[in-house]
Amino acid sequence: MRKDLIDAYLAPLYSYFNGLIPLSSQEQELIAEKFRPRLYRKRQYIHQEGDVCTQLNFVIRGCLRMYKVDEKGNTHIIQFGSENKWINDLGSFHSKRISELNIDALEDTMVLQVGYDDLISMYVQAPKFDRIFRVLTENSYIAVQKRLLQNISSTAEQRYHYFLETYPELSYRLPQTQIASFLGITPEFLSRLRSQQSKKP
Amino acid sequence: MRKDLIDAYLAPLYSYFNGLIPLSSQEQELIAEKFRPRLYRKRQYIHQEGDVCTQLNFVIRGCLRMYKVDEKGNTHIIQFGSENKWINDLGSFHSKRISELNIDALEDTMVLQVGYDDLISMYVQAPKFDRIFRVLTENSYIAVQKRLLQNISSTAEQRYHYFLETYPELSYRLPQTQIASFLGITPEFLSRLRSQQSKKP
DNA sequence: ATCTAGATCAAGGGTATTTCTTGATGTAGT
DNA sequence: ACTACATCAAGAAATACCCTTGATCTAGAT
Repeated sequence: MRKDLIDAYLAPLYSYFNGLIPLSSQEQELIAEKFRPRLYRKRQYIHQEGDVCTQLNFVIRGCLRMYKVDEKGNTHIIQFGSENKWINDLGSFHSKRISELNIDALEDTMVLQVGYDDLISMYVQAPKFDRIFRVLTENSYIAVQKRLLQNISSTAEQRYHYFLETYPELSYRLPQTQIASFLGITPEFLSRLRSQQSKKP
Repeated sequence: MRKDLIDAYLAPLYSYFNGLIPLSSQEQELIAEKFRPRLYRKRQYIHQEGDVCTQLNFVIRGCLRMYKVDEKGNTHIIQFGSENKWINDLGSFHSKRISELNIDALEDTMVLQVGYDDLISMYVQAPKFDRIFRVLTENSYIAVQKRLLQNISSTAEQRYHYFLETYPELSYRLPQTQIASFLGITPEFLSRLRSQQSKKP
């Protein structure tokens, strides 16, 4: 891939990091060295259950989903990852254990990826990344906890409204099937929620 | 995957090899041990430029294409791989260098794959495979040379006719866009060739 | 100069695939 | 028995993909 193209893909990651903690130019270079852009096509797996998750993914454009398939074959979406979002199976990544989650692409999606060893060497070469990734993980943790809380304490309708407020953009961009799977309901039931919705606002 | 299913996938490869040089049952077992079936869905990458090609692909059913994307973003198809065909970036596979070619699926496609180390160990355990893969490579070489010759010496119309004769089955199975890209012309021009065609047979 | 082989751009139509909706019916918990 | 949801089936609607055609352009051969 051409160097200028790679730079174009890196720009969003630079500004993402700079938004957290300003980076020196050496640190930016380190990023350029360790992260690799990669295109995944709609439906393509980024990561499959049964494999160890060996890289972190930052989405440049497009949209991914992380999900688990249960014994009945139903898929439960844990998280979407669209522009400027991270989407990783941290459990598998850090424990180096086999993952039970899948990540695949809902649209053609460009991601930046770092492998485990490269990440470690970034920590060694520039400890600022320790702090950055600590913050990232904290944020992810908080988001997951919020979602947990919601799931155990709200009705499908409430969850749907929360989804609309939190991810307004995804709500018109993704198929309803995917949103239903994220909310933990059937597409049919979501369709009914929506039609009730439009009748009495 | 269930054992009987795997056997069903292996059968075409056995007969392919047997058609070249009869195999002993130990040799068949070796194949069963080293080759792995894998399903790719339409549009999925089997291999992407920028990666090292680490496995050889034998198509059981479906169709793949190997192509290069030029600086302008145009894709040039080098080869199709349908049932009982091999489709590999041998350059990258043997040199272990980064590949500039892509392989992706034009239809949902089942392939059998061997990794580099497994192939080597097949050569060691059963030297007959040296001969088999020598023959395979010779055949591929000859086919590529033929295609080269054609490309530098024929008009688009001649190439199209040759394509029709050589791959009659692909000609109605694949979209015209893909055939055009294989012939090195635009889909529009191919469309015109075809309509002239049907006017004066 | 102009003829040929082919490209590019824009628009229209067709068809297949995906997605959404609706009706009918079922079920577990309060 | 009422609420909040699931399941199954079947159409309808929306997209995406593919093909064709017309108009205009270009480079090389004659």
